[in-house]
Amino acid sequence: MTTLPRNTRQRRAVAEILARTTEFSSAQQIHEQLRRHGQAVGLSTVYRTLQALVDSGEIDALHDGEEILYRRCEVSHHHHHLVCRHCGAAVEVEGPGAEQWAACVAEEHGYVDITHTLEIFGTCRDCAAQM
Amino acid sequence: MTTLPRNTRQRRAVAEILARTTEFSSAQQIHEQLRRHGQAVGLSTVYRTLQALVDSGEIDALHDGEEILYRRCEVSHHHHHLVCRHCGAAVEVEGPGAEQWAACVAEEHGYVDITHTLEIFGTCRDCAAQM
DNA sequence: ATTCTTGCAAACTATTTGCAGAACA
DNA sequence: TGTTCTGCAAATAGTTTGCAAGAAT
Repeated sequence: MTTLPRNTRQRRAVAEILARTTEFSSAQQIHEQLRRHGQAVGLSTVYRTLQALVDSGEIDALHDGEEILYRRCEVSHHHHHLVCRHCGAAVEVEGPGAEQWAACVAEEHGYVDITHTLEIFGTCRDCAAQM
Repeated sequence: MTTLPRNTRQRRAVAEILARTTEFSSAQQIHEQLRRHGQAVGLSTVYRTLQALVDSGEIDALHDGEEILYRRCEVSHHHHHLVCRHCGAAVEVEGPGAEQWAACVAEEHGYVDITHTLEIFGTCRDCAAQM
């Protein structure tokens, strides 16, 4: 049997922050937010908690080249993102045919056990305005 | 006037390795290859050279989550890859409509200055065979 | 002769891990 | 009470950088 995670103050605090935000944030940013909200949590605990949430499918993670960004998404099924590289604001988008296309290309070349990454980075309206 | 890079033994050696290989390789792997070919080059020089080659558009780079992988591609225009996560063997593929789709989605949401990542990872035939 | 390049060692960044003490069930 | 969780400090891993010595033009 799989053991359920314990209901700790730290886990609740991290979940709370993720619930409040619609933007992709790094573990360090979340750690900082927690401090500001008077809910300090050790950085390693933040990393461990985020990893657990990703594993259980409760949040999405993506690499932006520098670091890993996390966010709680609306939809639970597979999707992609249009992310602001300045503030992390994100829009969930469907990759029309992207999955089939990837599977098709892979099969054509004899590749198996496929995964794919498809993210769009840009500057959102608000960030563009203040520049 | 932009200064051309100097023609050094190290730069030639790195270019040589990249010319020989069709697989995506990490800076450390290339550094190791150089040693094995009796053409030792400092690791930082390898990093600097690869970065310069990426900047000049002579080679492609991609993140695989762990590290940055480099390779000299056939075509010079924008394209995507189907990469073996075990050996780095890669196939260059066109993302049919992917660019327009990305641009369209971005515009629709007011995002500007767009870039996108689209890579497919899998296990190539050869690697799958020996498992 | 001048300027760019190299290589080493040290610095950095993001992330992970060992372990002893604290907290949950 | 027994097991999981936390937090600190230290360890990792990949990559970058300062700087003095070496090489290219």
